[in-house]
Amino acid sequence: MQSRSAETVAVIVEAAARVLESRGLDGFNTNAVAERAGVSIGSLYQYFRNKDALLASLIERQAEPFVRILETIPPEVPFQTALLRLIEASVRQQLKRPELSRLLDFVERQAAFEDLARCTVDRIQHVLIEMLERADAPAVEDRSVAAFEVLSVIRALTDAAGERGGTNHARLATRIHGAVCGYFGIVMPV
Amino acid sequence: MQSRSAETVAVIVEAAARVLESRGLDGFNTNAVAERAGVSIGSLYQYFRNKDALLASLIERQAEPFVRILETIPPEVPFQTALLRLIEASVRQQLKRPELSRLLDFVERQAAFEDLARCTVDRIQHVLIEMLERADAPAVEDRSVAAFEVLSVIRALTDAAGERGGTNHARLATRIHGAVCGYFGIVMPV
Amino acid sequence: MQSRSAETVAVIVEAAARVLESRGLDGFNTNAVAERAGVSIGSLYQYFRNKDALLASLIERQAEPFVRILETIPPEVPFQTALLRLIEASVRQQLKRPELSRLLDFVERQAAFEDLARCTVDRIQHVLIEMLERADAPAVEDRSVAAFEVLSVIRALTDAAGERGGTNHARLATRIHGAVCGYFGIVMPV
Amino acid sequence: MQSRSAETVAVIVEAAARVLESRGLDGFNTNAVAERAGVSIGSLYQYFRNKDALLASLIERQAEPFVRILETIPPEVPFQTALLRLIEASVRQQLKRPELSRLLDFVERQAAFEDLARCTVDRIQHVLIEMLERADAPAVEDRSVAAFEVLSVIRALTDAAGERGGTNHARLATRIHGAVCGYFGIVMPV
DNA sequence: TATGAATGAGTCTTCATTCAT
DNA sequence: GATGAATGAAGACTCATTCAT
Repeated sequence: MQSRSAETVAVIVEAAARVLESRGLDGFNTNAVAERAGVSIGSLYQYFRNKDALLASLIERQAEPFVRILETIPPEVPFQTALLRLIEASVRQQLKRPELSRLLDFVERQAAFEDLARCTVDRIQHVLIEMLERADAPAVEDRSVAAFEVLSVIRALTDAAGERGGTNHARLATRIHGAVCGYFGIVMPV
Repeated sequence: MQSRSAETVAVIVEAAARVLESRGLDGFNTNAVAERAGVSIGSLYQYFRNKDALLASLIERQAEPFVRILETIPPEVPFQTALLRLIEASVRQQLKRPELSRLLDFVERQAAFEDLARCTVDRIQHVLIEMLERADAPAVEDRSVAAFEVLSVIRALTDAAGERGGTNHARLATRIHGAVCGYFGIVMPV
Repeated sequence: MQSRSAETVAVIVEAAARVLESRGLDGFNTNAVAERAGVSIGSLYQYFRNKDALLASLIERQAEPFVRILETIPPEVPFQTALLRLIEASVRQQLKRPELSRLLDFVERQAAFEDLARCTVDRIQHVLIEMLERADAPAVEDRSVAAFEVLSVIRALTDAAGERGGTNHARLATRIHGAVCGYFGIVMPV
Repeated sequence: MQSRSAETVAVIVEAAARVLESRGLDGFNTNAVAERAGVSIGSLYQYFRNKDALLASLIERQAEPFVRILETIPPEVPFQTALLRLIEASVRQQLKRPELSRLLDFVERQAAFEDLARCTVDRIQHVLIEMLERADAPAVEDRSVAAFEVLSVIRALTDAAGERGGTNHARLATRIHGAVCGYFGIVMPV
C-alpha cells in the first residue's frame, strides 16, 4: 500500500519535472502535470495540498541528493579537494537536467518558497563555511558571504554550460575551479 | 504628439518595472501595470501589442544603457582596463534595481523572448569577443564560450550581492574581477 | 453482527453531527465525517447511500426523541399542561445542541428532504391539532396553521436563546409560553 | 457611465436573488448567477470581489429598506403603534419574497457574514430598544434580549406564513402582534 | 485617441462517489 | 465487510484582450 502511494507520488513529481522542462513556468499547471502523470487531477491533490506543494517537492527532490553529497565530504580532506568535490557534485547534479535546474533555481527564490530555500541554502552554506574554517582555506572577510557567492558562481557557470548543451564535465569543472580560486584570490593550484 | 506618446510609453514601462519588482512575476499583469501607470488598460494596449511586448520593452530598457556603455569602451584600452569597466558598468546597472534585474534575467530566457535576448547577448558577446582578441588578452579555447561564461559570472555575483542588499560597489567589483581573472587563469593583477 | 453495524451507523451519525456543528453546512462533507468517525469513506457509503441519506439520518435522530415525547403526552391532560410539556420538550431538545438544531432546521427545509420533513412535521402537527381539539383549548381559525405557527414560535425563540448561549431553561420556557398564549389570544394563566 | 455600472450591478444582484430562490443555497453558484444575469462571469467578478460579496449585497439589499422604515418611526408614537408598524413592515418586506428572505436569514447567520449581520441587527435592536424605553412600553428584564427575541418571533411567523404561501397580511400581522404582546405579558389591546 | 466595461478561456481546487484489493 | 486510492465533474476566480463609446 505504501509502495503504491509512494510510486504515485514519484510519478507525479517526475511528471511535474517534465512539464516544467517542456513548457516552462508559464505552462506549468496542475492539470498538465496530472495528465502527464497519467493520473486524475483528484489524485494529484490527494498527494499535494496545492500547486506550490508540488513545486516544493520538486525543489527538494532536486536539492536533496546534492546536499547529501556535500554533507558526506569528510572534514579532514584538504580545502582544495573539498572544493573540487563540491564543484563536481554541483556540475553533475545540474547538468543531468539543466533546464529543470535553472527553472527551479528561479522558483525557489519566490516568496512562497522562502522557508524551503533558506533551509537548503543553510545546509549548503554550513558545509561551505566549515570548509572555509579549515587551516588550509583562504582567508575571507565574511565566510557566509563568500559561501553564498561561491555557490552562485558555481551555479551560474553550470547553468551557462547547461544552456549551451553537450558540455564536457571535466573541463567545465576546471573553469569553475579557476573562477572560484580567483574569487578567493588564490593562484590556481596545479 | 510624438513626445506625448513617448512619455506615455515611458510611464507605462516604468509602471511595469515597479509592478514586477513589487509583486513578482506571478503578480505581474497588464491591469495592474495600467493602474500603476495611471492609464487605462485600453491605452496600454494602444502602445503595446500584448503583455509580452511590454515585457520586451522592459528588457530592452534594462539592457540598452549597459550595452551602450560596453560599446563605447574604446578598442585601444588594455584588456584589464576594459574588463574592469565592463564589471563596473554591470554592477552599477544591476544594483540600481537588483530585483528587477534578477526577474528580467529570468524572463528574457523564456522562449517568447529568445530573439530579443539573443540580440542583446550577441551585442555584448561581440564586445567581449573583441576584448578577447586584443594582444594583452588571455588565451581561451573558445572566445564566444568565454564571453558568455564571464558575463554569467558577473551577473551571478551581482545578483547574489543584490539579494543581500546594501553592497559596496567597489569591493563587489574587486571580488568579481578576481573570479573572472581566475576563470581566465590569470593571476590577479594588482 | 447487526449490533456491530448499528453501532457503526451511530458512530457515523454522531460524527456527522459534530462535523456539522463545528464546520457548518459549507464544511460538511462525507470525507470529513468518515475521518471524524474513525471509519473509512468506503464504510460510510456502505451504510449510507449518499450524503443526503446521512443528513436524513441526522435529521431523524434529532427529531425522533422529541416527537416521541410529544406523542406520549396523554390526551386527558389539560391543554395548558400539554402546551407546557411541549415547550419544555422542545427547549430541552434544542438547547442540548443549539447549533446542530439550527442547522438541521435549515437542512430539512431543502427540497431533497421534503418528504422526510413533511413526515416529521405531520406527526408533530397531529399532536398539536389533537391538543387544539380539546375542550379547554383556545379556538383558532385553522388548527393546522396554528399548529405550524406555534411550533415556529417555539423553535424561533429557542434558536434565539441558543445563539446567545447559557440560557435558563425555565425562564425561556416561560417567555415562550407567554408568546404562544398571546398568539392564541389567551391571557397568560398564572 | 455610473448608471451603466449601477445597472449591471443591480441586474447581477437580482439574478443572484432569483438563482437563490429557484435553486436554493446548494445550487447558488457564480456561474449560474452570471448566466441568469445575462452577463459574463468576468463581469460578475468586476463588481463583486467574490461569491460572499455577492451574497452580502443580497443581504443588504434585503435588509436596508426594512431597517430604513424602522428608523423613520417617530419617537413620539405610542409603543403599541410603533410595534404594529414594525410588524407590518417586517411582514410586507418578507412576504414580498418569502423564500429569499428565509434563505438570506440563514446565510447571514454564517460566520462569513457575522460583521454584516451584526451591523444590521444592531440597527434594528437599537430601534427596538428605544421603543422599549418609552413610558408606555412593557417592562422587561433585558431590553436587548427582548428586542432580539421579539424580532425572532416576527421573522419566524412571517417565514412560516411565507412557506404556506398566499397569506393575508393583516391577519398575519394580528397573529404576530398577539404573540409579541403575549411575550411581553401584555393582555392584547383591542 | 482614450476609456474601462465586458468577455471567456483557462487554472486551481474540492468533494461526492466508486471500485479494486 | 472494510479500505482508501482514484476519479472527474463542478465551481470559484483571474487576467489577457477587445471594442463600443
